[in-house]
Amino acid sequence: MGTSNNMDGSEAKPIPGRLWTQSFFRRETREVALALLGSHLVRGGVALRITEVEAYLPGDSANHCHKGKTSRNAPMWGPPGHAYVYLCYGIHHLLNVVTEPEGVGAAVLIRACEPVSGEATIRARRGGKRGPVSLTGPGKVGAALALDVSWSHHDLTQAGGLELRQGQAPQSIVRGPRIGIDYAQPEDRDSLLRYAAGNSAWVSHRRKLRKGSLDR
DNA sequence: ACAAGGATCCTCT
DNA sequence: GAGGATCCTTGTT
Repeated sequence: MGTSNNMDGSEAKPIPGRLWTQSFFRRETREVALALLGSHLVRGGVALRITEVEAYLPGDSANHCHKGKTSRNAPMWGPPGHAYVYLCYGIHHLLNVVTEPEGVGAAVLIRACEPVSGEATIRARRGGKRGPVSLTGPGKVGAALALDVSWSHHDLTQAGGLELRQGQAPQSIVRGPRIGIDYAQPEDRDSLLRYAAGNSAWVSHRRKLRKGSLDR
């Protein structure tokens, strides 16, 4: 309280930088998840700064790959740096970034973003909803970028289409349990694999987040 | 060919 | 805090 934050517009907005290369994503998934905070998703005139992510690890019972390879989760087993987009609850398109070497089924779910540019376009894509533009939740991120399942397999390291660009890392990071995975084993359900920028207002389920050292 | 359930969001109370 | 929307993916018959 008392200090300006990036919710009231008093801070200069960051500018999307260079594209990440594939080696950035060919690492342990938690490392990639942490490093993605502050990076930018860019599609045309819309740019979003990533503020919240979740890691889905190999051997993790919350991971869509837990029961093996299917046509839906195939991108997760493919080259790192590609997109895995799927339809959730028949309504929402959720964006994941594939991690680890090819042959390993793992990814990072993008849960929340701060709008950097293209707010008029974002507002229009949300279907004319009133109120402030809010991208706190993975379904809202997918809607802001106008994603659908045809973007699954898309290479995020290539210019054009949907891109993932470098940005400024947050000053602090908080973590908590992942959201909406009650079907998972207790140890996976409770593991602290959700990461968020500690100084950002653009975060979902803030109540469940906490400070603490990050397991690496 | 069928049935179940889901990495969510919005609108109520 | 609770419940409905809405339809694809998956595993089973």
